[in-house]
Amino acid sequence: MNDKIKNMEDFASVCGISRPTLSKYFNAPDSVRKSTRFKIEAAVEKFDYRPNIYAINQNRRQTKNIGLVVPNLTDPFFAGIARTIEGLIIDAGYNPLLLSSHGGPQQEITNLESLRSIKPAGVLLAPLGRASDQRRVNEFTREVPTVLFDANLDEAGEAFFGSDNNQSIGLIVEYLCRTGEAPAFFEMKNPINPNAFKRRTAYLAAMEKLGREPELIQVDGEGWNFEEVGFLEGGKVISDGRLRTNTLLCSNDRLAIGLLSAAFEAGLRVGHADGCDLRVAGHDDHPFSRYTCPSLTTVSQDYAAIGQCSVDTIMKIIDSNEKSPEREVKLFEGRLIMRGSA
Amino acid sequence: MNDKIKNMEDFASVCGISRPTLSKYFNAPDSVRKSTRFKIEAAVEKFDYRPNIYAINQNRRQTKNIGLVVPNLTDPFFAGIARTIEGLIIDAGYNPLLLSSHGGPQQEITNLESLRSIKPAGVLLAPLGRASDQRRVNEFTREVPTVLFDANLDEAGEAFFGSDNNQSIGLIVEYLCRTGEAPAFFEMKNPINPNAFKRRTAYLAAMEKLGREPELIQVDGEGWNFEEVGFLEGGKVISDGRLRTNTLLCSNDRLAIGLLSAAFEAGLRVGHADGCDLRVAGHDDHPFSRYTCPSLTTVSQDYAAIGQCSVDTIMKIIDSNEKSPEREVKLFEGRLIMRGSA
DNA sequence: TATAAAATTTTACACGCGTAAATTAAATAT
DNA sequence: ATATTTAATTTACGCGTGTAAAATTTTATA
Repeated sequence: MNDKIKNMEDFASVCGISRPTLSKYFNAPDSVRKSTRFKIEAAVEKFDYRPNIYAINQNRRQTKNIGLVVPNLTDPFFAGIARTIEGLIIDAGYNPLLLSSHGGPQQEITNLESLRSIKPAGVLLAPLGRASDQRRVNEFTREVPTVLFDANLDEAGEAFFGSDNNQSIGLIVEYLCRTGEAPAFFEMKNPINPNAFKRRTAYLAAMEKLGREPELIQVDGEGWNFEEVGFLEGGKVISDGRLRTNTLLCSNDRLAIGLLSAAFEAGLRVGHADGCDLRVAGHDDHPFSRYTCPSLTTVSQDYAAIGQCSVDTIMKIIDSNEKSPEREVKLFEGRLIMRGSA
Repeated sequence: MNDKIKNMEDFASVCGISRPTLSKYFNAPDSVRKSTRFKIEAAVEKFDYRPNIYAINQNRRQTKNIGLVVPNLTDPFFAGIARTIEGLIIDAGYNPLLLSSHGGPQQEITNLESLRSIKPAGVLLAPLGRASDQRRVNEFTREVPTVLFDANLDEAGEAFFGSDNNQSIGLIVEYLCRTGEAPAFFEMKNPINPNAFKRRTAYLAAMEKLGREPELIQVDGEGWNFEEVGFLEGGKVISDGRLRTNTLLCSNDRLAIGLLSAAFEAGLRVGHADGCDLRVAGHDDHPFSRYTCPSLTTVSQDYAAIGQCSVDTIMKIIDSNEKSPEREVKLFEGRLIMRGSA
């Protein structure tokens, strides 16, 4: 007993159970007789044995790994989503591997490459969007069962789940128009994210539907430093007196956070109360939007549903072991979060 | 050539090079003759072959994996650190595995357990702190070479690297005293983080050194929702008129962010300019502290150095293949970041 | 109790690579 | 050109598991 147990063979001896049965147990504890399961579990506890994961994965037809790639973990919005989805993957009996693309297409491909060598059963990918190396992402999704979420890429992956920007932007545009001046749309000129394009279009459509004159405020700025862009370019917009309305709808909360900061420094009073100079609204219900000054009116995405749907779908694909004939797309509705800023 | 290459054996044939030599190449490309290296690289490119990672790791004495555990990835502060350290690990030729404890001691242990089964060459651990299951963390560090960073645990791991809270708090206390009223210290009554205790002590020491009367404002609140605690409890402190000074030094930026929000809603003007009601300072230089209203005066931790030192040390331990006789501890100095709030 | 069904054991092979020792070939130095 | 060093090859074994087929035992059913 004092000689160390090095493998399942050794464990089988001290355990009094054959190795194939042990193997069966470790792959599905309920597939063995209850009495033997108890015997095994007692021995596992006693000898602190656990199978070698590398030997397991070398011989399994499929690993139990699920890749989870997000565009930028530094963004608490994605960190939150990642956490949610991680939990769902674990609940499904799989092992999540979280990777962040750090806003770079090269890193995104590197992540997919490194996932490939891990031979995941499936991958959940929130791509960078416009910046993504579409060709290579597509190439990957042809080799590995992949579900896209958050941002869509043309024909990549088995399915896509995201937010219905049309609905969500429509919601907040309607709210803003109903409660004050019609909003101008504050965004980056060349957004990296496909959702940004959809939101722009949705804004234009919503304004037209309400019979209002749309106004796009498209500012310079590259990359993922949205707060900085919102702050610097928002500051310019304010100081230039370029505003023709007192209401700004930002393409996302992080731009709004920067803009709020710029407005504050410019001495503008933001909010919907009497005497305020400016109303600002965002999109996403970023974790910090509750604590901006004033707190940010925004629209939240239903990430519980998006995450659940993404995980369910990748599981279905894994279980059925076949590519579905057509690419599934489902969009979820957003919810208006009314706070102080608009 | 159209028959698929399934393993290194197959690859050796099409490549015209023996399998042991290939194995040598993949483990150290420069250990083979340059001419054969080129031949191999050309073939790798042509046949898109890559060795099976599971077979590799099963047979290597050591994997090239390094575990990286942070207390909470949802906090952009830790997300940023994680990203930095990930890069350093990759530069060192290793493969980082990022895990978040999500603020929970159970998850922290789960993370260590799952790392254990991956047989990492080493682990970099930023523990939860007070909440950590010290016994089991210690147990882990005895089995796997581990370097702690950010938060120290008694005698756990081969080394610890973090910030010199004494220096950093001393710095900002001195600044605040020099430029206005002496600060009260705003913190949680029962902080989960050992740094919080050190900062409290450092505050008391710094105040005494300057001959000022210290004042601790210790509020209720559990868990990692610091902004919420700062907002709710800070709001109470403000509305109760409990403030005997116009200057608050928060134990960390996230508390300060919540407090700023509460001050804003209470109609207080925060800043160091004439006519302001309150000065607020934080600690950590949180990514969002630049965009609070007003922007947050704080002290930044030298995470480039802490990360570099942690990685260097774990590499040294891995290379030397022996536990160092004594536990190394090194603290890095913080830098004052002067902004609008104080 | 006999029988059928289910679970377990035995036996045997496969997976894809690391690694060591002995041998052979190639590059470099003399 | 020869001796020496260095690199590559051959041969062979080991790593710790999955998995299949046949034989056996145990459990459930009639």
